[in-house]
Amino acid sequence: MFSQSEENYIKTVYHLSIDFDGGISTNAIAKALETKASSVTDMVKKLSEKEVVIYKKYQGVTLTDFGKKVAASIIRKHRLWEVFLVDKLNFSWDEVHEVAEQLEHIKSPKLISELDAFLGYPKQDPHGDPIPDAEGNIHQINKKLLSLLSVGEEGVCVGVDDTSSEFLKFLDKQGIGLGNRIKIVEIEPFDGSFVIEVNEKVLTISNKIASNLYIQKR
Amino acid sequence: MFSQSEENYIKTVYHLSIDFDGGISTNAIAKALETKASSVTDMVKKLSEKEVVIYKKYQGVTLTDFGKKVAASIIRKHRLWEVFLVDKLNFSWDEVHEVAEQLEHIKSPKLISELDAFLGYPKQDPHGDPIPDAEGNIHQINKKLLSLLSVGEEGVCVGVDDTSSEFLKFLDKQGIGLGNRIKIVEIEPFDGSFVIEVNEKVLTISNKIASNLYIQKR
DNA sequence: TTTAATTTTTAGACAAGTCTAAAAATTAGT
DNA sequence: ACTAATTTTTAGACTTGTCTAAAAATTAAA
Ligand SMILES: [Mn+2]
Ligand SMILES: [Mn+2]
Ligand SMILES: [Mn+2]
Ligand SMILES: [Mn+2]
Repeated sequence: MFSQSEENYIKTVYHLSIDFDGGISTNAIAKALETKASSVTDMVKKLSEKEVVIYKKYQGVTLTDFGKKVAASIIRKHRLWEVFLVDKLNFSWDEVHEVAEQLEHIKSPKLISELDAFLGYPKQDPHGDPIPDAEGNIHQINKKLLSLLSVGEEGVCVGVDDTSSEFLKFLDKQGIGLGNRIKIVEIEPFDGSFVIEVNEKVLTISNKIASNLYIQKR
Repeated sequence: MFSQSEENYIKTVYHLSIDFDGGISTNAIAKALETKASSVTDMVKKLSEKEVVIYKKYQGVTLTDFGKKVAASIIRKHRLWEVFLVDKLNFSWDEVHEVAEQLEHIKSPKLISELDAFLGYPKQDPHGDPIPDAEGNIHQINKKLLSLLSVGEEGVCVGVDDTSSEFLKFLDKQGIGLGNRIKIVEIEPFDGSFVIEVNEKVLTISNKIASNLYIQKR
């Protein structure tokens, strides 16, 4: 149906569309895929032929409903494989992404439905991101960036925004992980850093760290 | 290191080398890969540059020691994935091959060593074929084609030569599977067909079937 | 051993995906 | 509103892997 390269473009447009509404620029796609804008223009024309995106010159691209379904199915595979790697093959959450980038392109409906069942129909991947269902529906859980909470508020860490290996390893080092209960002890007005309590310990994290942690209250 | 296409050529040369010694012809490779001999010539030149095969014009190709190691590692992945699909994901032995053809190209040493451990270090794949170890050594078990046995001989079915879906489904239908004890009751001289006893039942199979079943004696 | 058939290689073309450099369009600055 | 900076597209080229058609080499047949 779609080549590996086409799938990567579709997925990227989907991800970029989440925190920006309106057409996604060829430049933005190029930066995300570490390629050149001219290559993106070519590909985007092809995807528009295939009715995956809507594209008008100089206007950026948006996914069609069909395109969104395709994107969801690729992301579903990516996240199911990430769960497999962590739950069954002893990968840590900072090691799974690049392997999942390869595995997400394997074509076999049976493989994915059986994998889903084998994993016990997980709802989130190792980074707390929702796993689309077989129809492409994505159920976002209710969560807030830690950086938006006030002193005294508390909740459970349910996700990360940045999923880079560096950030995840940093969290491991600090002893912060999904499922941990976190309470805001103090917010430093000068640099916006947070003093939090997690796992019986009190520690200070920069505002940048706080803006990459998702908390679910109550 | 090697592209998907290069890996497919390497694997094919390896497989063709098993039942033929001497250089493998470009035509033979072309037929196996369902491509054209001219394409094979091009690829074989490239692989020879990369020291994977030895190639002299009109002489066919043979794998170097390095090439054999590469082939073994691809086959190792293919067969481990086949075990995974059957043992963990409810695939039947006739469904695994095409998915394994895709999975064998995933690049991640950790993935394969962990998968191997997760599966309990299997020695054979679902078709009875040996799984190369991490160093590329292949331990062939002692087996004989059923068609080479005589009346009265018996043993355990440990493998199949043809792994096509049609043949495997046929065996399922007849109730013949790996691990079954099979005894030669009679051999029909006219057409070489075999009357065998398997699972308390007596049945007749053609010589062609008998030449695709591997038996381990005692 | 000469000719005929077959196999293998070469030459040239094509599709997919990418790149660089230049042109065109848009956006920003004054 | 005009010019300058930036973004986006086009044009042309390159790589990988493939194909067809023709030439060359090998093998088989007479
Ligand atoms: Mn990921
Ligand atoms: Mn993830
Ligand atoms: Mn197979
Ligand atoms: Mn097999």
